[in-house]
Amino acid sequence: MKLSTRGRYGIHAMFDLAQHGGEGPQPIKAIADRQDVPEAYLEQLIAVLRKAGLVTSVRGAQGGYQLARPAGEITVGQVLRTLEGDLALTDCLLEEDACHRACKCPSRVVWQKLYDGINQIVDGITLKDMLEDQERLLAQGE
Amino acid sequence: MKLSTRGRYGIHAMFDLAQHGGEGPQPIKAIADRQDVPEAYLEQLIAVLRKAGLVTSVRGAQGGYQLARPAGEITVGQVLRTLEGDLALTDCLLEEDACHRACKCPSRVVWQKLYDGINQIVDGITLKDMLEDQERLLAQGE
DNA sequence: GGGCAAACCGACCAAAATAGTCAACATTGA
DNA sequence: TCAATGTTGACTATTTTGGTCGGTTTGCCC
Repeated sequence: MKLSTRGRYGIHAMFDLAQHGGEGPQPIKAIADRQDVPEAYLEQLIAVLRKAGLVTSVRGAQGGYQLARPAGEITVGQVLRTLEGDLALTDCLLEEDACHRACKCPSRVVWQKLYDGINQIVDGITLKDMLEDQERLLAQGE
Repeated sequence: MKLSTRGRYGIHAMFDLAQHGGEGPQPIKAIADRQDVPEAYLEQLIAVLRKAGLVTSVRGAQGGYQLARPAGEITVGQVLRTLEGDLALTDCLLEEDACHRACKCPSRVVWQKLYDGINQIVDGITLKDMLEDQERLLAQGE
């Protein structure tokens, strides 16, 4: 029950873009170096984020990527769902009749509670919130 | 980011034992049949639950398994953590310095919030709660 | 006290998901 | 034009998952 690297790297990359907000398009290589993610792999992930409309790209020399919207309007939930798929911990919640038992089992109630809780948390955190966390952490560290 | 079958089967099995509380030890085969889980595999899982002290076994003919404590004192969280390991979505929260960045990154804050949220949910649900959910579901179905 | 039903144990295995790599091509700014 | 960058898709090694199988031990019941 671990988050895959896709989700983790994705959040790191998006946070990186938020940090370098006003500085023009950021090339993959720059993001990859700063966040310590394999460049070729990050490329894959960012392509998905672009198709989902979370980042925009600028092609050609001096090109790169930028957030498609202000950091305060992009949530962790949007990023994670884009890269990890629906955050349901079990298929029972998604597929039509994944459990042939007609899904009246009380286990389903448990999975549903988890699903709701997780989504509520990740949708409640924006990239801007993370920037503010960062400020706090830095201030604390001194 | 899915729960593995270990956790799901485990919850099903434990719920099954809760349902057959006063009826003496339940053999693996009976549980496996009722819950539609491969018998040989369930054996593995239940061995772990036994070692964790969540169920007790009776050996020999007419033997089987029982809950080690009343259903109201066993939480979904205990079962899931036993079979799935710690419910941290990322190693960053567990290992000493898993991220060489000294873990001051705001991503960690996100993972921590998820970790706390998930644990709070699963530790708040006992097998007894599930039995009651079952009652409600059955009553509703009619 | 012997047979049988069950728990118990450990090795083994196949398929799927994960985490990447790599090569080739497209686009565009300088 | 050329160099930097984005874009795409195919390929691969490793790990995790989801089991199976064979055998041993235990103890109730007849």
